[in-house]
Amino acid sequence: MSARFTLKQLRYFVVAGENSSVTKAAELLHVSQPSISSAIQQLEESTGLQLFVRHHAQGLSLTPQGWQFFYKAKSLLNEADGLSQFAHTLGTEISGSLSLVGFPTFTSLIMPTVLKEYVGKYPAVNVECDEKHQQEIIKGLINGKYEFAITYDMQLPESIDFIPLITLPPYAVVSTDHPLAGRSSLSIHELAGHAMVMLDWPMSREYFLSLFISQGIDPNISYNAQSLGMVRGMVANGIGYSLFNTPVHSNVALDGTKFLSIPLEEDLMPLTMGVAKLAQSNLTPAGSAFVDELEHFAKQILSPANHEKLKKVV
Amino acid sequence: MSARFTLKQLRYFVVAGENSSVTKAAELLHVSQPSISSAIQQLEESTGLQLFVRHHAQGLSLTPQGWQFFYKAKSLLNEADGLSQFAHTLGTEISGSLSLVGFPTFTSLIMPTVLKEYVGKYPAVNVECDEKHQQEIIKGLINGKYEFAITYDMQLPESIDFIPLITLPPYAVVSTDHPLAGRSSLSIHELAGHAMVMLDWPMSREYFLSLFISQGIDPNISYNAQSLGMVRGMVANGIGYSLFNTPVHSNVALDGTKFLSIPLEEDLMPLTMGVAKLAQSNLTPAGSAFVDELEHFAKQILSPANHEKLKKVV
DNA sequence: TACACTGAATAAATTTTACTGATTCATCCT
DNA sequence: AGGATGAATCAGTAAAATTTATTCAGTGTA
Repeated sequence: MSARFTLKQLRYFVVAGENSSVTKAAELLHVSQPSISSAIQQLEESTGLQLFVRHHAQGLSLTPQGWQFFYKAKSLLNEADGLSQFAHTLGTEISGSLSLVGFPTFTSLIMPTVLKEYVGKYPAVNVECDEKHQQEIIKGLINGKYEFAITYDMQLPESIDFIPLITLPPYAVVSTDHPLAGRSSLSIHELAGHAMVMLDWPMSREYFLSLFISQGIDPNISYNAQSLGMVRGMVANGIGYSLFNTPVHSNVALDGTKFLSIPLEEDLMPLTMGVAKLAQSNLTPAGSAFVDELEHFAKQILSPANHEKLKKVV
Repeated sequence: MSARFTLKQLRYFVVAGENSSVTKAAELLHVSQPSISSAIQQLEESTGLQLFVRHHAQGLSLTPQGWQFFYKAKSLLNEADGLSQFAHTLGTEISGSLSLVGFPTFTSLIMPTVLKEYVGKYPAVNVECDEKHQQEIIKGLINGKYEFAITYDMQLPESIDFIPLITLPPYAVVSTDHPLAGRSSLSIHELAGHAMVMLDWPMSREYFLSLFISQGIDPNISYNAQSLGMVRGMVANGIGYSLFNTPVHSNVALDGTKFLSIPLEEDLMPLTMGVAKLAQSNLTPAGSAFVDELEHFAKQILSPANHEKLKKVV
């Protein structure tokens, strides 16, 4: 069941009611007097109510039922204006809600920092952030669940734009008592001989494998881990080495055991992290501001001052 | 600032959004596909938002901002339907609010009884009842403040219809120690010689004076009282007799002193109490039901069984 | 009582808007 | 590649909204 009247009719009616005059309403609304007249008649027709009593030569006045309808009509008009306002705000101001998604490895790494900064600057925005794997991210972008994603530039279809933020080369992690533990750098060829713990995630697996393939070798996978925490635990406990990509700020596994990060000697394909969004869709002001924040964050991380810090961590 | 969109555009948009399809929406709404298409474009134009992402050959989906607008648009449509529903209910069911007014003398006399019956039968109606003098009653009817009035058929303009309910002849009231106290009936000519307490209300004063004038005599007014309570007190304390018109169920003044009611011998012009409403305006179902209740009440009062009771009181 | 005035309703003409059917266009799916 | 899908576009038409001019019922004043 849908409403049989239009917002315009309601507006004409309300102004006429407020002024007890069709002519006055016509002036205020910059339309002709018959326009108001007919809008009121149509409303009376569609509601089945007698809204006005006509006083010849001295305007008209609302009937008791007219008054009841009047107040509710006015309130509906207010809400319509509110929606109009909301749309305008959404398109011009940093407010509303912002729905994001990130690839798990570094969402939990960078979001806390960036989010804290962002909500401090723009408290009017309600940010929601999911962690999903690449396929889910792409789906979410396409069906409009997320405004943009923070992820790697891999497997993205044509329809998705990618704005690079930071490029991350792979590096090895080993336990403190691993045979290669003392080394300040490693060749991937050396690693291939040892047992490896593989992060068994859709995109990650393919990427790390491709690093070996690019060198014409195969890794010796001893364990397929389903989570980052498992990889860290397995590595720290000496089950095997692993390859990481995202800077890790703590070299301690969940069970307290430690592991070491060692750079690789070869110039292996790095992964580029950045912002992915639908090519067709424009960012909201809120989304745009968030991307700015991310770019600022990336620049900071890549500054000379932080370069050392980053290296040390890696 | 007024909304730049129409309810129809919102409806088309919402259905398209719910189905992620313009074509599907067109089918559901029984309009052509281009109608939906253009409504969406107009909405995007007027809000300045990109509401949908178009997927070639596989429909479209809402953008994150589209979703935000969607929920609010849907809620506005619900409220519009609610208003539509409300108007329909107001015109067909006994509900909503009912605003009445009555002439003071008997509003407090009959309303408690009738109102109790009415709210018991129709709890969905919110009844408000004022007490006003005739001029205010007429104004209130004309400007739509009251749906109808319970008053006398006096000074009513052409534009107001009157439905008679009960006809009330005047009678005298005197203190228990008044010279005329023992009498079972009186002539108005006898009264004219004594001091009279006049209820100094706009319409009442003119009516009671007219009774004397119709007999070619003048009353001897010793006091002009501004309220019914004062009249009763003055009469009971012997300041003078007075004339009443409405049946009084208690012959005790506020200060505890008593007075007597005595019928008049002449056939003086009675006042007719009834329902007054604007000729042009129709009663709501709620108002109509109230008038029915009043008519029922009047019939009951005039029934043979209650006739004696009424007489005794008068 | 007449006569100008007020203000809503009506009529007719016009412009504006909404809607449709046919077509195009870009993309997906075999 | 080729058929299918589904939104956008276009041109024509139907339907509304709006306007100017007029009518009509009543008010208020001389």
